[in-house]
Amino acid sequence: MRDKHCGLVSGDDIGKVINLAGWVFRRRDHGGLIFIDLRDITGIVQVVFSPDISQGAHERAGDIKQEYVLKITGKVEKRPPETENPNIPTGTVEVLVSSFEILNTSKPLPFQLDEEEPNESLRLKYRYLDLRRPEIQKIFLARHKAYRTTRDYLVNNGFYEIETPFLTKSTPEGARDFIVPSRLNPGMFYALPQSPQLFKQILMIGGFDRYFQIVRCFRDEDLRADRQPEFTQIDIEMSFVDVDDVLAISEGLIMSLYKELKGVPADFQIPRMKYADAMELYGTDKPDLRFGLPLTDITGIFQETEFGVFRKTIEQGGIIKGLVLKGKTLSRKDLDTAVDTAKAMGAGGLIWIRKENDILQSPIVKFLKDEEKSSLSGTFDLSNGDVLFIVADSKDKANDVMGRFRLYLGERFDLIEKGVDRFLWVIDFPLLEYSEEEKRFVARHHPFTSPKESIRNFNGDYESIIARAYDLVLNGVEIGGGSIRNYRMDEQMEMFRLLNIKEEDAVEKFGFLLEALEMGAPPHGGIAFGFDRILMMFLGLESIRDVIPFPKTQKGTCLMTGAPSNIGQKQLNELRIKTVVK
RNA sequence: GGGGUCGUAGUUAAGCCUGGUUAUAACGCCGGCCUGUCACGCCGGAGGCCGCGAGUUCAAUUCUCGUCGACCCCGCCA
Repeated sequence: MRDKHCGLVSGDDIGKVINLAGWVFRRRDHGGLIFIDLRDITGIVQVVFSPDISQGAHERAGDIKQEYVLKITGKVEKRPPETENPNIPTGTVEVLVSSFEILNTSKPLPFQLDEEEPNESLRLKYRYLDLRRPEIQKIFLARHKAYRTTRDYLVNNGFYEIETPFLTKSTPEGARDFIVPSRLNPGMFYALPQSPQLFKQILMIGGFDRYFQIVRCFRDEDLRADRQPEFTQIDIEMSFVDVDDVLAISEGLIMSLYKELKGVPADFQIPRMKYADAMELYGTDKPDLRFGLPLTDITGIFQETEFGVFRKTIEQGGIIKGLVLKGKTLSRKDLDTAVDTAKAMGAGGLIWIRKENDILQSPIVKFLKDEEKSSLSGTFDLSNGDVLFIVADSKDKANDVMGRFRLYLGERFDLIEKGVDRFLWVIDFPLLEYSEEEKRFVARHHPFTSPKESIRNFNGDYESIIARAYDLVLNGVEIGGGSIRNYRMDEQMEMFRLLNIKEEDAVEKFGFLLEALEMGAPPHGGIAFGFDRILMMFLGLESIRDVIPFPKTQKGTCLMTGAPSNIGQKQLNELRIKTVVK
């Protein structure tokens, strides 16, 4: 049907008669002469309808409209001098049409492809039109390249690509499962995997040594700008490894992707930070290192304080944390807004202290002793104009609020370094965290994570157990995480014991894994990367929906297909399902 | 479950705060002219339940409440 793609017509074709096919992008009808930019996935080329070439073709070309699908036959010519278009790759040539065929017509589109983006719901409803836009196609070509880069890199490093089931078993820990009713087993349900976690461990026990999969995962949780109910992971598992081995392979993969997608050399080392340090310095387990503003624990300064708020906090075992904003001029309104912002983040209050004419100014300054004031000045090296922000609360709350308040200041006062990417490994996560809701310890990463030291060495102080778990963070966003797993039955059972999961429940839920651990399971560990998030970050996009061809809305619907939808009574009967919603 | 932003021709926006006239513009669409444009140009035209429903008012696109939808955030997301 065609000899070439539109965007690939070049000077080499001059003089040749070729067939092209594509969509009508723009038409410029001069009456006596009609120009059309013909578009396909590779780009656009100008085709010319002139009565000097074909009277008939020129006449019929008057009917051609935007987004018609054309097949044209014509001679490639060098453009006359002064009419070359340096803005497009094919701008030195044009195709003089001798004959053409309208392969399909098009109604006027609900939105223009070459203009300002219409609102997102319209784009999603007519996703096929949105996907025609060259800038959108660029994203999915990049996504395609990322699949290839991932496969090339991992295969070259001895990994085998193996598939795992989508129809699998519901696991109680972690995110809410999507469930699928089983017709053959009425009243029973499959669950879609939140990740192939157990299967990849089984594959290691199955002797495959190194596994990877670019795999869809499903989590029935609320959506966010960077969260979709189905998303893609680069899932990796390796045998006979420890933390450093997994991080090294991961760095290689991330660098390959960075290089491929950003087109810049990437051979930097990714720094590592312990979880405890991240919390202490940045109040979060995923610090954005594109700006400073570290938090400082100043509880020590106020041991003898007469200021009630601080004294009470300390008495109740809480902490006092501060951060200093330097070199910015803050109005009284800025300060008030800052206080409101911190309160909205859950702070009981936010105290600001400003140094002005070598004197500390603050609503609370009258409660502070001279030595407290000079300690603050010294600790934060306060100069005139600097503003110190302080929160006093429980340790977790103070860190959380100050961590988020730090991000607010970073954005509000434009402190974030532009055009740079700051990767960070956060390591040495706690194995457990206490769930107030469930009144028990839950796995911070997942229940199969191995502790750094045997759990038996800890007596009651379970929150201090360090896991061999790690997260990869980019500019304050988690883009991957994993751990070294328990590979011995006794260690895994210890873990379940800590999680207050009864042996019979553990057997009921994960019996196959526990059995497998008893039959020569090798030491193993792995990691999973959020493929969509990586693309979104590397391509500088705002939303995960931008890198997913057919994304869901925040309510989990697909505006193009109308999913989810009702199903007929017949289907419900087959599944033995009764619904209770009208 | 909670907090917030937005919803006006096919599209993108303005008007709304401070209620009242024919609801404005650009692009698109329709008709006409145009042989070197490339976001072609010029002339003319059509196109609106101002998301939906209540309320306040003599009068509501404008104010209030509710509702639906999209988006952002908190909770949630091992």
